[in-house]
Amino acid sequence: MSQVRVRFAPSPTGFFHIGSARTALFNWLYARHTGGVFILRIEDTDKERNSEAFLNLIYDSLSWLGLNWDEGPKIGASGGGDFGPYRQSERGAIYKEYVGKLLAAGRAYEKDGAIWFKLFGERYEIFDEHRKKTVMKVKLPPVVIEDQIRGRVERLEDEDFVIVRSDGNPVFHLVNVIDDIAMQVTHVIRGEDHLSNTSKHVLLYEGFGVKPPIFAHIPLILKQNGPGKMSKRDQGALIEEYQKRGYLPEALVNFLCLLGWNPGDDREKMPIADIIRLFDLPGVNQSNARFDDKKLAHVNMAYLLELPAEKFIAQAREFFARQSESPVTLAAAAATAEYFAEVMRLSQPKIKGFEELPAYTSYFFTDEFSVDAKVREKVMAKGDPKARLAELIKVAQAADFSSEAVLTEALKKLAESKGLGFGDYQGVARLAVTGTNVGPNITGIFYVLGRERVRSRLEKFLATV
RNA sequence: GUCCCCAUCGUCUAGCCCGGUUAGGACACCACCCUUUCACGGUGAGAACCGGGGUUCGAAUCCCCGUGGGGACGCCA
Repeated sequence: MSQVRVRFAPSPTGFFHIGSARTALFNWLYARHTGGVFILRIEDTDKERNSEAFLNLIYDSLSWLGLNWDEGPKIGASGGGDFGPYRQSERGAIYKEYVGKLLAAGRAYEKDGAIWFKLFGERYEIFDEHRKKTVMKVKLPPVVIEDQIRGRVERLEDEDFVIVRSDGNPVFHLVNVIDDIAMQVTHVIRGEDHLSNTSKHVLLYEGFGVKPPIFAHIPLILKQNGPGKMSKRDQGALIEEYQKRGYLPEALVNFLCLLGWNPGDDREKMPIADIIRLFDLPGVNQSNARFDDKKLAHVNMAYLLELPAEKFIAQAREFFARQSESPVTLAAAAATAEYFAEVMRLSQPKIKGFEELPAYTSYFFTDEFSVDAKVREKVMAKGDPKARLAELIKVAQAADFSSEAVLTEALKKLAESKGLGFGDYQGVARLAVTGTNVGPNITGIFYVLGRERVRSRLEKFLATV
């Protein structure tokens, strides 16, 4: 058995989006599953639309997702290989050589300054209603594609097609096939949108006298709302965005695996090693999948919950540092490591993603937090909040703030002494100290905030009622 | 318009290949429990085999036709 060689071949003509990421992921998984080679090849033959910024985005996004390539442009820990260069813009000589072979074999010819691939068969002219012109067709049996996911697919390819533009630049179909031959690619795993190109590619392989690789066309990701496939313009489409919003890459990868593939049992959240072990091409679905950000958020939370505290804190700190300046982010940046860690200790079990953090923790970092009017109305309408506040202030003055546990005891004792429950205090205390009705345990908040801030906030609030 | 692919809860899916299940799980939604708010967690509810024909004792499962969805029809990739 020869080694599996797969490639991911993006073109740097736009933002790196979630569909591309999943194609890369499935290629990478297959390489890792089989002990094969994962090649990154940059298809930058479109000089008009290429950009270096988009190219860097491809590198960044793949690296962030943990999809390291064995061969390809050398970036960081990935890259190298004996089949370079891995950017098509640097492979002109190779294409020329291959086109020469086609020309010499009579499989290509020049017309209108371009080079066309020649189909062998009986020729006839016909008027194409849709294109409103007469075209030259060739009588041929349909091309047969044995697809690992779709099964046997037949498609008729009956017109010569351009392989080198009149400006001398080779087109996608040509370079894609040449590179796959030259790089000895064994499996072509790509989106289903390429299925109808595949007949051209198979013909080109034949033209070069080479056996085509194994094809596997994976289903597309459809946009969450509205019709059609996910495109770069759609909400939630960009990998870069998830990175900025603080999603965990391993969560996004796990979620992406579940779009069109499953391990064969009910497991969903699973370590990448297990996914690598179980992933295989026949296990990939045939139908398109709709993107669901709620499920992604759920998976992200599951990963967040089991992230070691030190990592959570470190990543939260980075996340805050990346945010635009605001009273909260500035104060968070200025906070001591100990204080920041304490706030995160309370927050980690509660949030679905880092992006919730600034709003969720604002009152820890600034006294200028906003008070939710609706919550205020609700809390103030119940019982005797004024009296409760006065009692809380007394406790805040006298209580031992040295631990969360003793504070909990103190508040319980207070409630008991008045014949009330803990709940009669926590709501109003939370409102006064945080301005909201959501958050960590109230005594945890007291402890982290410290006596002075708790007392002053309680007093300040009491003065407004 | 032509060609190609696809079709199970709102969504992701198991089951299909090798016909016989109370059609299973997860997300979301709802209710209840836990509880110090909010989450988490637990329990439960509602929710699907696109339609029509075949084949068969029996069809989600096999076949055909519709319909619906998706993709491709560039000297873009």
